[in-house]
Amino acid sequence: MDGDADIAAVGALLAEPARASVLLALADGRSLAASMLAAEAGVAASTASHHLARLVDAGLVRVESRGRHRYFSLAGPQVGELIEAVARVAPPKPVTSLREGTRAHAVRYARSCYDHLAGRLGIAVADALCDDDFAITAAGARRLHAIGVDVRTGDHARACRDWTEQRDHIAGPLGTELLSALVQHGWLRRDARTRAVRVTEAGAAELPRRLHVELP
Amino acid sequence: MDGDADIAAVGALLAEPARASVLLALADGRSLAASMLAAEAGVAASTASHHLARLVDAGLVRVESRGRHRYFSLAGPQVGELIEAVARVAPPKPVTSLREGTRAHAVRYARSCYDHLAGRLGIAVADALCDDDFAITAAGARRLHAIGVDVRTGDHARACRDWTEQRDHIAGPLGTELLSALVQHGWLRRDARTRAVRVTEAGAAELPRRLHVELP
DNA sequence: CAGACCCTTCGACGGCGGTCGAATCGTCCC
DNA sequence: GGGACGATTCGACCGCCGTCGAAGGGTCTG
Repeated sequence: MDGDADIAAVGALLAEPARASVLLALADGRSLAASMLAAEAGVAASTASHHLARLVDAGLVRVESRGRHRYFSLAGPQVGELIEAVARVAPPKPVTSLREGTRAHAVRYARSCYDHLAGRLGIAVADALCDDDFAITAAGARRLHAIGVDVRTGDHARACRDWTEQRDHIAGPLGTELLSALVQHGWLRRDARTRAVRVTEAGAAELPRRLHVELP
Repeated sequence: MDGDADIAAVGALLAEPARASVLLALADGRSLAASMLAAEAGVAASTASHHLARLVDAGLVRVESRGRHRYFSLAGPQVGELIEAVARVAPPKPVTSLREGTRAHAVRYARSCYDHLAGRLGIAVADALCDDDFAITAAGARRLHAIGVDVRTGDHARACRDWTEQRDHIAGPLGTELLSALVQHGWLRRDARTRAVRVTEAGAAELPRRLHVELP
């Protein structure tokens, strides 16, 4: 067997409530700053920093410096699966209800990340509007104008990595404006309680037609 | 999300090397006595007892009293999957090789448990020879005699529960004698390094014919 | 260039939990 | 029934790790 796997080390990482909170906060694929995670876990910034360093050391969490912020996210799908496996065992209520299953699926399909669009849908939108350097294409800018989003050809969209898909999606101010526009047109609807985003019937028709988005 | 899952509690369970060793020892579905697990973990019997009580309390491990022994096993497939998920993250070597995959499959199909037969094959053998009360049927006793195993009709075989299949298989002295007889006839072959058991070509032909075992 | 902000490092404090040996209870074997 | 054996409970000791505040680098803003 694989008796050489140091499973206790991973357990110790999960054992501390503060670290567990951090991992749960990141479990849906978000990329959060250290101060956010400190607040989420209810500990001082120094404590959170200490924990985050350990999680990064262990390879469970990835960190990316962006200006004076440092954004943390899960290191890969395996880590997400780990958390799911733990959560499935954690409560005495072993029933992973069907509703939760579909909800998790919805979250994986499309979700908001801060205030922009992520998940497979977010990537599809980025593919439709940006070139390989994440600059807005001429056609993309034209189509965005048509739906009321002001952007110039060649502008570089801020990229935000999505660990569930290992791809980038559009973040930053443009991402914010884009998501709110799509919601305003009635093409997307944000779930009130989770970060899931659903494509409406109108959206299923208009997103491919108006923005050339290939719905996944 | 399911933010109410106490993932830290599960982590604390895995965090202690002694408990981790116990879980790894049970990971292949075996049912082991407390003293065995104490030796496996390298701690005193009292310490092991303490840990096992906690694991049972948390619902990760199931215990079954049999005489003056108490046999521990994983509480269900979910726990096995948990351990697999943790082990997958634990080492920096993330490659779950194909070889391990097939080996795990072999172990699930048929394996030895102490010195008797377990896994799906073990259950198939039990089905062929025992009635619902785990007593040897007349036909079963006749066929066992024919291959040199001495047993009387109506004798109760000792049952041993298999968490991967949620069924019982034949343990005890009869289980021991049976496995060694099957190996001696060249119908089964035990892997030297793991607990996997393989059905030989002769076994594939003779087990159904001589013992009326329906090979799974 | 000064100030605010984000994050990390450092040192000291405090508490929880693992560990063992001895004693006890229950079961099996002669 | 006596003795051996397996397992658990109890009490005491010890060590590790999370926690915080203060201080120090690094970065953006006016």
